Amino acid sequence: MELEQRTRELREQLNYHIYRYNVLSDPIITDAEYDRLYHELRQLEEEHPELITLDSPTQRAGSDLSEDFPKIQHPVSVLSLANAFSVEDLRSWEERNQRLLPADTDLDYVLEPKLDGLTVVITYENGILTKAATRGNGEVGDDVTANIKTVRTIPLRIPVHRDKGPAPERVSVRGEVLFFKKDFEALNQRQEAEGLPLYVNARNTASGTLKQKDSRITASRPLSAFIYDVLDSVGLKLDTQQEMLDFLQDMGFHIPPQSNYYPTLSDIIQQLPTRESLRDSLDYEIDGLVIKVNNLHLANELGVVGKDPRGAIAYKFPAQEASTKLIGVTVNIGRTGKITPTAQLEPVFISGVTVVNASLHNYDLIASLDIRLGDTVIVKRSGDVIPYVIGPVTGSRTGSETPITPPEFCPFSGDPIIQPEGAVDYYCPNPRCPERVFRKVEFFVSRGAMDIEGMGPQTVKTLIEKGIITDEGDIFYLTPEPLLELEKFAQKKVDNLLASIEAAKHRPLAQLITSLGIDGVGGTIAELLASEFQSIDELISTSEAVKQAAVAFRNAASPLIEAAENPGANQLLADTQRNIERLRNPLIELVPRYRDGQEIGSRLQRLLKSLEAYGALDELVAPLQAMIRAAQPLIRIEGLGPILVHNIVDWFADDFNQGIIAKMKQAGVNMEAEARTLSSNKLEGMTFVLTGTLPSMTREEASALIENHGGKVTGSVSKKTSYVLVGDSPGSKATKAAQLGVPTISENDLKAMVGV
DNA sequence: CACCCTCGAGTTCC
DNA sequence: CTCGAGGGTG
Repeated sequence: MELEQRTRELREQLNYHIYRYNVLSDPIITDAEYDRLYHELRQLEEEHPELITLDSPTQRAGSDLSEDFPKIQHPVSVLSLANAFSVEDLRSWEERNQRLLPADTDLDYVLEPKLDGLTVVITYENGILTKAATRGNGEVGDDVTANIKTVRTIPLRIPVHRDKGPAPERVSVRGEVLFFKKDFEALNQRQEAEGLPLYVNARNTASGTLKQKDSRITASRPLSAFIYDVLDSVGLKLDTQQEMLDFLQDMGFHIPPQSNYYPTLSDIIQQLPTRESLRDSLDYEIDGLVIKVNNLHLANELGVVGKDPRGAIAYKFPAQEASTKLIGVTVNIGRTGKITPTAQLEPVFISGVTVVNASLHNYDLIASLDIRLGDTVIVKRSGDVIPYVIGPVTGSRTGSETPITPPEFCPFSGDPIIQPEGAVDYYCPNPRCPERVFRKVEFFVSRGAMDIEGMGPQTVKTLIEKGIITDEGDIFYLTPEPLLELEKFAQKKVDNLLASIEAAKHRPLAQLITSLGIDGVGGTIAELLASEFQSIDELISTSEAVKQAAVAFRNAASPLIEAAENPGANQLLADTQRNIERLRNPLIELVPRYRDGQEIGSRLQRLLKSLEAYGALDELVAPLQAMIRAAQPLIRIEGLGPILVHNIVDWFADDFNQGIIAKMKQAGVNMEAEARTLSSNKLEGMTFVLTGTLPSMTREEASALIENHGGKVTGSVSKKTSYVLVGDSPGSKATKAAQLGVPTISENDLKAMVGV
């Protein structure tokens, strides 16, 4: 029958996984999945005791023994815990306990985090750490004394503070060895720096670390430990769980944070949601909570079922990690052309949802984790909801897995994929790539951009596919007729959409700039541009001028470039080869050196010097200066560096983009900066520079205040600067102000000037 | 040149 | 939310 079949399956699976875990140290499923299988078997067996067989994993305690270590006999059995997966499970646990105890016995509890680490038993004799062992099979464990002694949070002698003593004659404590999240990350950074494979799972790594033969390796890794239980002792009397924790803390052990007393189970149940929501903010991994009967005598009276004491139970959180198969990798192209690989997974249920897709971030990461197509991979879904692949389970490889490489050609436009010099990511270089165009329009209408409601990705896709629009400019020419033809578009929906488009014509200039999707220009940079330029037209004319000046400069430099490329180029030219490269894209290389007035930066000086040696200086200086002058409106903006200036100029000087702008302008889309209503013009004609942290306002607020009164805020001090507003721990600008004799003022001075 | 900070871009599921 | 890149500063 079916049930019998299922229990057999579960038994076989579990036994195999136990073998993988304990003998091979190479588990192919996560602990959480193991727990699920185990729980299912346990439940079936409880309902149908006739199905229990001798080889059932429920009939023995798990074991982490390996052959390579001497063994230590535990003073008493190291028990595990029964699991609860719901509030009902907890309630029935308490009911059963109440039945076993004399009527009207009051039960109170201690709630502790269930740490996701490795159980160890440590024995102290007369206060000195003498033995440490892994849990093993619960009776006998591996002797890891030398390794445990390297864990800094475990005292070698107790009590740590002498006035808390004396230590009992003998005490064996139980605790959990683990990596703090930040330590585990640091360890992985070290691995990466050394070109070694990354560790996927903190718990398995902690286990491997503790079982190192060479304790120097253990010492080099930042393990930590929490101690939460006194297993056995001579010369110590404890009545409650709480006293036990207090005792451990007094002795100088780190006890699990947030281990608290609650008078009733209901109090604990109330805590569960809070505790679960805090899970991701903790510095260490926990996979649930442990609830213990506080009264140790009662707990003892309750006894043990199988290997689980009745006096405590583990409340397990839904799994955040699961393993599944990587069945494919799809290529995603963003509006900038950036390619991101996405994992296609066999559906897997993690913390409440079924996951089929997960980001793989980039191909570098895939390579460093050595993820291959067909691999069993571990997928994690943290509190932030977004699932990602944390690594492959190399133990379950069959050999048929294939490496994952970036595509050679864009799957949407067929263009060869490029990887810019030194970049991690790959790109489709074609701005007219259909996927990129779609993504661009999708971005254009999205919230934060032009915010056109009723135009989701699917609608955008359909409109483009039907040829109703070809770029974002066409949106403003939409008419009801073709829309009504579309599926699921009735009069009402069309009306709403058109109204929303109409509203989008009146967005502030900054929002329009953001929507254009210029590489590197988001909301913040768009604000900067909008406050410096009165309109899109000004941006275009500046960009055109810069572009022309840059072309003129390159033309002037081209004889030099050609000469340098000539195989017969002389030595002098070869020396200036690198500088010649800079001539190709003068904007990126030279422009930012000019922000502080007319001074020539050192890099430029070097270039000019080498050009002078070649006798080419004269004809280059004028075009260079012309270019700098043309670009001034952009480069004087603090926050814009060479790359952004380049991106902005390129975008606005582009014919195609200008076409889109023209289309939108024609349709009545706002292209002007909103007339700012000034509070006063007390600061008219003055230029301010801010430096340091102001006592009561942010830099933005101060800037706004200045601009509201007709003043200007710039990024750098020059002779033209009227005042330098100096806050706390000012930078070099204060010094510069002193050098140039520019007066400095405080926030209060400013407030006085505008009369606030 | 190395470091720190901020901004932008991309991402999943319901 | 996370990562990478750009910009600024010491």
